[in-house]
Amino acid sequence: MEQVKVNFGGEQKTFPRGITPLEIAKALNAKLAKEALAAKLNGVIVDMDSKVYNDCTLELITFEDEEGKRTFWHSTSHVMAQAVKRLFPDAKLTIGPAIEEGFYYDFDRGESFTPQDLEKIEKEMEKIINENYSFKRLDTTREEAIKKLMEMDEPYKIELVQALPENADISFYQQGEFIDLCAGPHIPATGRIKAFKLTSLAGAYWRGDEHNKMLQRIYGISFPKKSMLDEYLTRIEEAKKRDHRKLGRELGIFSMHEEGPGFPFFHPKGMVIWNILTDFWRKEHRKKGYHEIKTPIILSEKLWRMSGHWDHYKENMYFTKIDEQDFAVKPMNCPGGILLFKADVHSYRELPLRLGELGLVHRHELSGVLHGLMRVRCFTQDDAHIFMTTSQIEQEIIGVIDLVDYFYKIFGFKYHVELSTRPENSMGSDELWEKATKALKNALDKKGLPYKINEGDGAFYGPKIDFHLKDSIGRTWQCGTIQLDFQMPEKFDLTYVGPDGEKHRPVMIHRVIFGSLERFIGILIEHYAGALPVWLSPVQARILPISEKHLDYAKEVKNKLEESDIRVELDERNEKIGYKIREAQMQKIPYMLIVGDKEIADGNISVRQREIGDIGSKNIVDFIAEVKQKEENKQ
RNA sequence: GCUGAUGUGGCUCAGGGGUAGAGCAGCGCACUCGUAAUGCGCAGGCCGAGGGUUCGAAUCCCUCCAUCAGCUCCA
Repeated sequence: MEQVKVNFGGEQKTFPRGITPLEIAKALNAKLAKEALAAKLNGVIVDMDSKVYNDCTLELITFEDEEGKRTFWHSTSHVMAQAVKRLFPDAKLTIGPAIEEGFYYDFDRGESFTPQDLEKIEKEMEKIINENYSFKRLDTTREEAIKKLMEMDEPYKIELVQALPENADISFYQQGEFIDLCAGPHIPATGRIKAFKLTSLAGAYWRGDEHNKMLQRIYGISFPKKSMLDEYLTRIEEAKKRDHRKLGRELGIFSMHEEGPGFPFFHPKGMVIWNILTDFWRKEHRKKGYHEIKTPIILSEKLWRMSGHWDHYKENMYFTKIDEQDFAVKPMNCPGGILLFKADVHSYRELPLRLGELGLVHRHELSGVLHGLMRVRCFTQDDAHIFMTTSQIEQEIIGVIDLVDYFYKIFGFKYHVELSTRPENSMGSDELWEKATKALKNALDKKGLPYKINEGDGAFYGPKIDFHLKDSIGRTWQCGTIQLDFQMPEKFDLTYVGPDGEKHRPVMIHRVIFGSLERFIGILIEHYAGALPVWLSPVQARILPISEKHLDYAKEVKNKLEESDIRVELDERNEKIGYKIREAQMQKIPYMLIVGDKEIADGNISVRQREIGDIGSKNIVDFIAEVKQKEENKQ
């Protein structure tokens, strides 16, 4: 019998040709054989019952591996589809992939699923899992696939086959009576799914295009162990507690009102955070050679026609009339900044000219996308426009990349970068777009930053580099962005005088670091679960007198701290100390200062730290120094 | 905007055709207290808005609005 050499975990063994990874796994390690969900042959992921015909390196994939999870979830989506087909035979199959956490399957059905349907589907899935069908791969040709799908009456699947490239391998997978077009791989059998839950129900457009039919999407998650599902559900519960909308209300940071959908109200404590961020921003930008400007919120419609916003951004804008003339509320700060630039003649010696603006913009966002502070209809961008010569492009982009990195590191944010290229509805020549996109790419490559390319996602006037941050449940939000623009300088005929005494055309960068102050504060709240570090805390310390007798001393302490610009509150309420501590703790105040007879006697304060608890008594001067030290270090 | 769900005091939620309920928060009184909730009392709601059905609607129906999840779209 012919043999194949299999390299596994650094050891080489021989097996009969045509053996399956599952058989190899059983021969090598019974435990691993039980856990393995799929295999990799020379780096290519395959089913456990695929055949090994050639010498190869074998890896076994378990739920611990990213690919293992995806395979597991993808297989669960097939189980769900099988259950749906049993219960609702008229539902048409579309796609059912694994996602970052779990899976979904989209169905086309006359009516939508109800939460009761979900329960029924879960029950049916339970049955399918207990029936422990194995997943079988069936390779086929394009013609046969289409024929089969026509028999099955699955029009969406036919569309998918037709969209596959000429030379693509086409396969079906079958478990029990259920067959689905699928590239695989799949887990060995349905019985491997020990725990699952259908988590939500939503509409989704076919192929993600809003012009297409809306399908019914069911989301779910599954695990090879029951305990893992419980852990997952607990984690989701915990994450919900970090929701900035909940914390924002509880901590008195902001509120939203029905009277102003998408227009956040910042409360005093929210404004403290806001002002700390903007103070910090101003200081750092001064250091980096930025000048601050301010431009109006409402400007003539003519300006917006000239800038291209009228043609490319009108849907998102608000309009108004002043003295019979048409005006628009600004959705971006650039045209204002450009007018300001044009107010003077500029020499090449001034370039790069970096003009920063904390600009309030209004954008009409679709009602369904509003989300706390993360997606609003008016927000303050920490904007800046850099006017420069062509030769300064790269260094300026790198400068901004560094500034973003510097800022985000201070908050301990991990971010990922995306490069967005020319969108469909955009202006300018291909040549300039090409040039601009290349400049951004070069800068990223030079910095060695990994990035994902987002085709067609750029601004209408130029390509952009986006910096994305995650919220508490892992949704990512675009915060920083750097956009390179050759169009606006052209449209507005911007010039500077070169060393040759002639007029030249500058290039512009539009950029934000925080992105929007609103969104950034939302991210901050979720990142710290509301327990902001001392330098950002609206209230850094709260004084808690043991009883009313100690109020005078408490006030004395308060005055001293206030003299040192420490943000301090005094809890004058006639309550027990435990009660006051609990409240301060829930308000996530970093320091609780307890004063009673003892403290009065030795002129000290007892310090309780939010994270640690009672850390004993301290004199006031030392305490002030500690807070100042933390502020200094942005802790 | 689309699909689905939800909307009851400041907050969290119960009630589900026959005159609105709890806990927390608030206010008052007592207690004067040592590291995460002292006790008692009081007040607070056109049950998201507008129509309809009904002798009677928070409850059933319709239309809007807002919120939540997702889709699409974007800082």
